[in-house]
Amino acid sequence: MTYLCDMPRPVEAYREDQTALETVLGKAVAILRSFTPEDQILSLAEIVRRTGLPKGSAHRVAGDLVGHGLLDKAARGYRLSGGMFELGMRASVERSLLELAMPFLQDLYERTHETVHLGVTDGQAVVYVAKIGGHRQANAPSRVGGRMPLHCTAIGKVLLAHADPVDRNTVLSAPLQRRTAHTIVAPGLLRRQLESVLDSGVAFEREESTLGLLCVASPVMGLDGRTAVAAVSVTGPVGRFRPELHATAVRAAAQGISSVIARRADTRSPSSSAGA
Amino acid sequence: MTYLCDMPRPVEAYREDQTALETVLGKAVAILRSFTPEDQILSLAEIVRRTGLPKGSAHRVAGDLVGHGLLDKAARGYRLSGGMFELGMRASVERSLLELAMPFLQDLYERTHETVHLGVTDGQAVVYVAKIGGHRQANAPSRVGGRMPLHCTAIGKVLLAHADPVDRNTVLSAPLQRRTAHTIVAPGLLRRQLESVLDSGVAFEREESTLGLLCVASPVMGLDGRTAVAAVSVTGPVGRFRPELHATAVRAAAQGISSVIARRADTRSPSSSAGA
DNA sequence: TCATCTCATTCCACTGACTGGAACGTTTCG
DNA sequence: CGAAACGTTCCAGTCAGTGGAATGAGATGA
Repeated sequence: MTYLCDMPRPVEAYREDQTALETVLGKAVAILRSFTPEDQILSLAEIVRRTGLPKGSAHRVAGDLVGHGLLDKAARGYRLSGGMFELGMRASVERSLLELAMPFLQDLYERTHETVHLGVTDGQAVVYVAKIGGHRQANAPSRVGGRMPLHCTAIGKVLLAHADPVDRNTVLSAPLQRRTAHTIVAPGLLRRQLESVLDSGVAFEREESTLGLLCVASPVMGLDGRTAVAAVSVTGPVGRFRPELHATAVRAAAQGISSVIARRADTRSPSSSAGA
Repeated sequence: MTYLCDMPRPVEAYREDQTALETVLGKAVAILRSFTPEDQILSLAEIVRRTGLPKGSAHRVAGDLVGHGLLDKAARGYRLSGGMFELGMRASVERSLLELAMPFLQDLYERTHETVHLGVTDGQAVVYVAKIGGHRQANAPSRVGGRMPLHCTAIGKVLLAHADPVDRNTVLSAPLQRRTAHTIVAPGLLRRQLESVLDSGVAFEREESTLGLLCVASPVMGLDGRTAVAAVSVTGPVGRFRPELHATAVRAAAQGISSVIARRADTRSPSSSAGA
């Protein structure tokens, strides 16, 4: 019930819905993936509902996962464990990106005192790698590890503008989901915006994903200097917040991160995009 | 070769070394766990060496993990994928703790401009959940998702002081590993320190885990007000950094987080400690 | 240039780990 | 107090998974 949210279900991105529910591993991954960023605890019944696994199997595999320390057994069900968190933090790309970027994000926050995001592309969505903000930031629905569509967020537009043309066209030719009255759903308009992003080095978003929120973003370039490996953004509420005024600061932060990446050429930026 | 570090290998904590390498799931988890925070890319041969799996099996399971999006196949081997990062970030306890704590950590950083940590206990080690700092913080060896022993870090001492007596005694009765010349290896001395931590609400560390580093930490209390669910710390270099001067700020940040936790009593803080 | 490593990948016949439906307790709720 | 939903246990069949061996692909060195 409560997991119905308007963000794209991650499950859809991976096409393993039915692909491999017949192997142990497939079942295990399906169970792990049945947790959304909104969930704290999932009952066995809920897991069964979401994954479509037979009750018996779900029970057994979930139990095994607990045994392996990837799931915790709570009073009313299961939840992703600290061990899972630990493993996730060892994902090399995200972790090293985060470590390199953190000081710059920090600076950016201090300069603006608005919510700062760092995001990367995965499939056809933004995945947030970091989010820092003060006490007054209850509004933004983004969560670290959460997803948002590419076409209606500043970070997404930046990444899309610098993406491989094939991937960009894939997004532009599919129907652009409307999220608010301000969401850009006309491919032509969006394409023109993306072109100007390449010139200016920043993208804006004005209540296109969430009412009341404005955003500026700028790309973090990879080693080749062509493709963006990530993007930095500053978000604030309609009213006091003027995104244009922060464009320079955001651009500076993003370029700072880019140059640090360039300086230590061990973090390979793979061009591997979403698998067919 | 390069993965030899003096931090406790997480593998030791879970006793699945040989326990269940015979099930698919066991193999999969073993492969995932064979990545340490230092590793970027692991070759198949290296995975085989660390896990002890037969080459054929390792190859097959690793391939399956790639298919399920938990591993990426890079040029020279495998690495933990962004999907893994995403999953890890959904671990409810760590994630909600992080979200609640972030604004306070932010404040603390702005006030001190020194490296700020947030850590929790897992087994008999500290696991870092957040680390924020500026450009001048290359020294601290800690990493988000990384581990450190309890007895030689400020965060560890705070958590130990507020831990279940049984767990505390387990640590105190085992030999305390020496990490520097300043590491406290005398159980009696450590126990006395822990007692004073309960009074003062802060713990100090002076080059006990890493030479040249000083640290203050304070506990984040759970709903019951007795046990600590996490701890906040500020770290700085010998010389300019005076930990005592930051004790108040650290305590304030930790208490701020504690009170937010208390205010929204949905985040259950389970008393479940490390399983036997 | 060729020999000799090491690593990655493919193959295949055997087998026991995994399967999932059904039956049994337990809790929740009207 | 029934009824419904949930969690747990059980078990015989079988197919997914197994791992040793052979082959291909690269790297190293003399």
